[in-house]
Amino acid sequence: MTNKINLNNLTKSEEDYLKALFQLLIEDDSVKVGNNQLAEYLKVSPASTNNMIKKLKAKDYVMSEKYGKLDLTEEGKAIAVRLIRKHRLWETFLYNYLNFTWDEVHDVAEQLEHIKSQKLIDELDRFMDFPKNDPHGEIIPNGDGEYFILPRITLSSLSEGDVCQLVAVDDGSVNFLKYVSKIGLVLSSEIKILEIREFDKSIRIQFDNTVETVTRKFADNVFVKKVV
Amino acid sequence: MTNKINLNNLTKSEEDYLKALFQLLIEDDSVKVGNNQLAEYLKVSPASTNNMIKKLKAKDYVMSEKYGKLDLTEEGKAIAVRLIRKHRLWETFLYNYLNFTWDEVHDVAEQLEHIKSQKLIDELDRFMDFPKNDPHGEIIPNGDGEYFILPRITLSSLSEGDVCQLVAVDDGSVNFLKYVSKIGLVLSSEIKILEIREFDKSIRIQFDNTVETVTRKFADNVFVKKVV
DNA sequence: ACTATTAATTACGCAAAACTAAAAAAGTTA
DNA sequence: TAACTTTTTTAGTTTTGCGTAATTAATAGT
Repeated sequence: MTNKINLNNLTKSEEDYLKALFQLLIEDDSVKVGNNQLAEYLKVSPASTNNMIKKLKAKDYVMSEKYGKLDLTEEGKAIAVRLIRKHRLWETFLYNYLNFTWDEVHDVAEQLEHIKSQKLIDELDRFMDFPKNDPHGEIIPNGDGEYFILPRITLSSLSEGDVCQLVAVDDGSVNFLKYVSKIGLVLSSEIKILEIREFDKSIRIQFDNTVETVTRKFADNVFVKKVV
Repeated sequence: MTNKINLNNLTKSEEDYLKALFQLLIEDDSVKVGNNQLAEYLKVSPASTNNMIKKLKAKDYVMSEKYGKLDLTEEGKAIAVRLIRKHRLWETFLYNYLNFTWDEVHDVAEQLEHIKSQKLIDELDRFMDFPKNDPHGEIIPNGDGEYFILPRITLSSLSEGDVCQLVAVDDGSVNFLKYVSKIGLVLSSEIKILEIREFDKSIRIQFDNTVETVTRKFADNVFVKKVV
């Protein structure tokens, strides 16, 4: 039990890079992550990324061979997971206690996740009675740094007649989240696939007493579990 | 009503300087604040301070003539008061909801006060039902940026036989706060001055069922209102 | 296998915010 | 008033994180 993780002492920037790399790595296991993807994801130049990766390699949070693809060390992963935990706990707090809407929580949580205080996050977790999911349905990593990924099916992968329940939405776009709220979808909504139009892959769905037509792109960002 | 304050767009550093200058200016109206005092207060070099003051003057938050003393513009003051409001609201939250102790709240609030979100602070205020005082007894400025200063008397200014009630403590030192807690003093404690020892100005006080001897320096940091 | 393209890297420069050391102005005192 | 002290300011560096432009390595296409 030697590894007391090198708690903190990271700059905001270093944290951002580690978290981003983690997100890219888990997004699709099979696809390798290179300097350029990371740069594009963070909206900085490849040179900046290269620089930062060099630093993170020196600190043993990132592994990669010269001109090779990127990977995180165990410690790098642990830091990223702790950041995601903080982010999702703050989102939950903002949503459940401070009247923030689905689409407002992300930006503020992005700031709050960099606050350095172990006690703060432990107590926030306790205060909210150890929530399991954030407002978008994502699982909140526990204090031991365990990161669970549920195998996910998108609304777009279902067939006509299927019935499903909304378990999570991608939180990448504010406009998407606003749209989801606007039509009245919430977590746990039961959704029936009425029709899939071959022409443009748009989908007619029914939930509560509403019928809506959504695009394929929209349905790709909606995660569900099948009911029927 | 033209002045919609230039909300935010300040770096953490700029905010720190404005807040520090404000604190120094209100600490003692009569004493002028110079470059060196500000530098010492912030524990940076006079050159750094001079640099930053130059920048803040260009942005019209600070006024001063070359080789002259420092002052804040109305806008500079407004920003400082908003920071103090945020700081004290966060301290209150940490203390009342997250089991932080008196001496633990300051450092974390120091980070949290720089989070940029008007809604966050408004909602936090509402969530706590618009608290009037922070855990150290300090008045929390309201959303309109009004800053109230109560005329204060220190424990050290009283005479033998006086009875008073603790209204606030200086939150500048963690060790001091720990000490206050340790001997059992809390806000509203009723304190009786038993004896003032001329030799070293130390003071024997009684509160609850405790008798303690405290130094002059200690008593300077304890703010009270007289009861008898 | 040779060229074209893409990706990674290096070599600069810039801005913010800190520093040290030295110069200049202001204030104090004999 | 001259000399000394204190305070403010300037000058020159350092660190961190970003940028552009040019270079080098890896990958693909024919």
